[in-house]
Amino acid sequence: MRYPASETAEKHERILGEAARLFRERGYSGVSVSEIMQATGLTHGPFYSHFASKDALFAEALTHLSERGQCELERAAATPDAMRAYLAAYLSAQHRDHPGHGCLMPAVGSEVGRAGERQADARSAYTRHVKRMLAWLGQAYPWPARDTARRDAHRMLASMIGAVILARAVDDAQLSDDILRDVREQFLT
Amino acid sequence: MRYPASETAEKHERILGEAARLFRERGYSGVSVSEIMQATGLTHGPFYSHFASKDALFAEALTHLSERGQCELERAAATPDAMRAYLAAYLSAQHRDHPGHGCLMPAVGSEVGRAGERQADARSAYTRHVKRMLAWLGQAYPWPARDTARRDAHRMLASMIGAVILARAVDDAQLSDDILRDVREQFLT
DNA sequence: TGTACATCAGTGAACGCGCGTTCACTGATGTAC
DNA sequence: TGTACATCAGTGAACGCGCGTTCACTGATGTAC
Repeated sequence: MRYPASETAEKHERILGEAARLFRERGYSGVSVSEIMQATGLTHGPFYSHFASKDALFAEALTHLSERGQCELERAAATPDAMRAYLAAYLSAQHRDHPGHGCLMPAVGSEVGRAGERQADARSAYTRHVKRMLAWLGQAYPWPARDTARRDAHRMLASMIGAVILARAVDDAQLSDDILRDVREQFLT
Repeated sequence: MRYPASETAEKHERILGEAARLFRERGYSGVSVSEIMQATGLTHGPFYSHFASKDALFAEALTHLSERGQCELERAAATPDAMRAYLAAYLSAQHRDHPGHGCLMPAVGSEVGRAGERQADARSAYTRHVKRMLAWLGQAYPWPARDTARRDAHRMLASMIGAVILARAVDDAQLSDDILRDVREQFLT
């Protein structure tokens, strides 16, 4: 049956939101279209009246996440204290333990790195997000020197992503905490 | 038919080697048992007379890689120059572009982080490798201060892994090169 | 040393399963008159 | 304003496919006598 046009856009948004969460929690190939649709309370059939393919959804979900995240960052004042709070949250046990509500870069970075031709849009959405984050870090972070901010942002982002991936991967809780703490203190002291 | 016992061990080794290469190239879930067996020149049937399951193979492949890699590292003299050469190679375009012959940590880190109960052995093999690398970096790298070597090794490893994952993920060749170069120069100047 | 036989890595077809995707159909909504 | 009908997001069964895994069978190898 036909449904109110107002609901259609809202459902589209809900699919995107659930997909973004699930992809970060379990990776692109770790989540099925059926699971995503089930999470939104629908059957899997109508997926293709919202998205062209699972690959297309991946790209849209990354774009969606990136844009929503960016808005939130810009809403928060970019004071030195706010920047340091962001970094501390990024390198926290909370972020490590809840990838579904965390940063997309460590969550799907490896998979995006292996993306084939059909996932070119996802890769480009990921790249746009990386550039956005680098620009934001470069501008807003209280770097010791302004003219090396770009270089320092590259180093900081690599550290952040590597630390979160390592902290999630090892099965030694002490080591995991130590890695997060040591990288956190590298930037916050 | 029955095959010479000498060949059996050699085939086991060959399966492990191909699995280790393919898992690093395409990730654990991106490679099928059939593909691995095909790469060793066998049909997929006899896989289960060599390994209990795909999960078990994953754990063995990580252990195999870790131990072989460690031997190679220890064979090379741990002089400051050799350490710097290792780091330069790790953060090179060559390493970025050939994950199948590169480090396992950035290649399968995210997947190991999502490993379930059935992949506990793989996670523990990954953790052993991380600890081995951290111990080696902490001891052998020419740190400015000896008493902060462990902390510095944590930071360096996070940077290395994050840089390689980022460099592989972005579709902008310039940005990819820049990230590798900036992280490389952080440690080599 | 020669013979009889148990072993077991290999073969290749088959298993059930879940995947991404398609499709005939439904029926309330929105539109044309 | 009321009626007739086209629209299309939803349903749910089905598609072909490749997955991890199993299994009956093969036959040269290694062993027992």
